[in-house]
Amino acid sequence: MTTQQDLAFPRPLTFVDVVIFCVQESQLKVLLIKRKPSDKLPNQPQWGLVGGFVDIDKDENLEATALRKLKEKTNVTSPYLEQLGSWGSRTRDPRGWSVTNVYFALISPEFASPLQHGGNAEDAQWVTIEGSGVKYALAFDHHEILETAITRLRNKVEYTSLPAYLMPNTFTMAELQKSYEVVLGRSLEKSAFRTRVLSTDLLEPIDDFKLGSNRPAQLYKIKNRANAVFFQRTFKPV
Amino acid sequence: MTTQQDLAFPRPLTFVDVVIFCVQESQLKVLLIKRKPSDKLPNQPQWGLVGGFVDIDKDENLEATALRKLKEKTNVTSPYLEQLGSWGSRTRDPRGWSVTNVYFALISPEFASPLQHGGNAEDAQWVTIEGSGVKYALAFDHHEILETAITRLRNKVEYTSLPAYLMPNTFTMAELQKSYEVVLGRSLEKSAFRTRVLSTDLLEPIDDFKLGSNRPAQLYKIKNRANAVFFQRTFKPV
DNA sequence: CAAATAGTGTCTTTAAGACATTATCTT
DNA sequence: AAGATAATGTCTTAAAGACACTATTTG
Repeated sequence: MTTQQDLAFPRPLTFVDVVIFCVQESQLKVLLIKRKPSDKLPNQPQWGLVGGFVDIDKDENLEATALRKLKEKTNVTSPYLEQLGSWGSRTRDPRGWSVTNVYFALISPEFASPLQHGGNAEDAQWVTIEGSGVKYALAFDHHEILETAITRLRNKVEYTSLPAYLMPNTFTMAELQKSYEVVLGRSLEKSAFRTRVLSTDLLEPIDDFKLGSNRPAQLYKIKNRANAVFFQRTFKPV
Repeated sequence: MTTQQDLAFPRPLTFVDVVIFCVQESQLKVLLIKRKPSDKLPNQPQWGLVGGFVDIDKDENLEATALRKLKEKTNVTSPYLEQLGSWGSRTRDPRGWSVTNVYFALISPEFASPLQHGGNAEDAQWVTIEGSGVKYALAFDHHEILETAITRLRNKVEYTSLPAYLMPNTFTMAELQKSYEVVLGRSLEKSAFRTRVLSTDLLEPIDDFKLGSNRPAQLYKIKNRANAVFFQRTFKPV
């Protein structure tokens, strides 16, 4: 494993891709990039995930590459970021044996700076998730990766506080519940939701209310953005 | 992302490592390799995970590399195999920027052919897990990887049928429960365990019993080795 | 029969589901 | 007061925990 022969092994191409989710207008969306057609990749669909090569001079580790890519596209610097896995094969990219290390990020669209359109050679866009994918064909194996990310997200939302990372700084209980419902694609029971969320150490009520033409709603913030909370059961037994 | 410049980017070294678990003598064990000291890696601990370079000629994809490595060391060809994630950084391997794509495998020791000792330049050994690691110092970041694997395994065992993959072809309910208990490091309540396991589609009783100086125990086999079963709750709410 | 482990039954506890009821604001 | 949504309460249900009890073998 450590001979000169080994180090001379041909090395696969190494990428990092980031599946960036947000909830906007009651829809789960993913940030996709539309690239200009290229000589090297003539037959690839133009839409794809945010990503690129690891820059071994700039990037200390894989997560740094993911954060760099996220910052470039959204200007968000401290998202919820979790590794999804890696995909590597001889055929996934026509340029040769390649591996992509995939992260998924949850952000509040309020924190993302307006996405640049045109100008660049790239066009970034929030695209609505429909079922287990999007309406566009995606380059490489990005559709499979996106599907895995959606599945992972939906699974974890059943028993964690992940949707809290999709929220702005302060929000009401009903707004948080709505985020859960958007991701899960089904409605949840109000009082059970409330009891469960409040029984954990996730939220802190702040000294403010959201007003409207009805009873004011308590506003909350996340107690500790660094730690997701795990519940002991899923929301709905099958 | 597709220019000649990009393809010329320096490429990290690409490895695959496999954390292979089994339960033997009521202990959770991991397969480790002891390598001969090397000129290239003079200061590394000699014990490490099973792994090696991706061979882009032999291996179709990352999972193929993992299976090849597993086969080389255990002769097992159809384990439970799940990707754990990838670790990549400038410093994790002194030979340069590197990425390892890590899988974890669960096997029954009955299926593994006797491990070769000496003979080769390597010495493979089942090492008992104590707490969140092993008693040996491990090379590179393998201790961190092992710890992540143990955590993932213990977490999933709370709500899946994974320990079934640690069993031989047929086994009793008590033996399966013992596997759960060994992995989790705590005892479970017999009747709740039974009810939960039998309420899923996991097991099939066979027409045979395990005899002893007591009431014979029904033997079971796994109905469908391809699909792990997910429970709706963890075993013990905190 | 004693010993041992397999397997079942009962009662309690925990948290979710369904759904009704009360609370508090605006217009 | 009407309308709206927030927040709470009550009763039911699902499944786990604790633990006692019965079943079936060997020696």
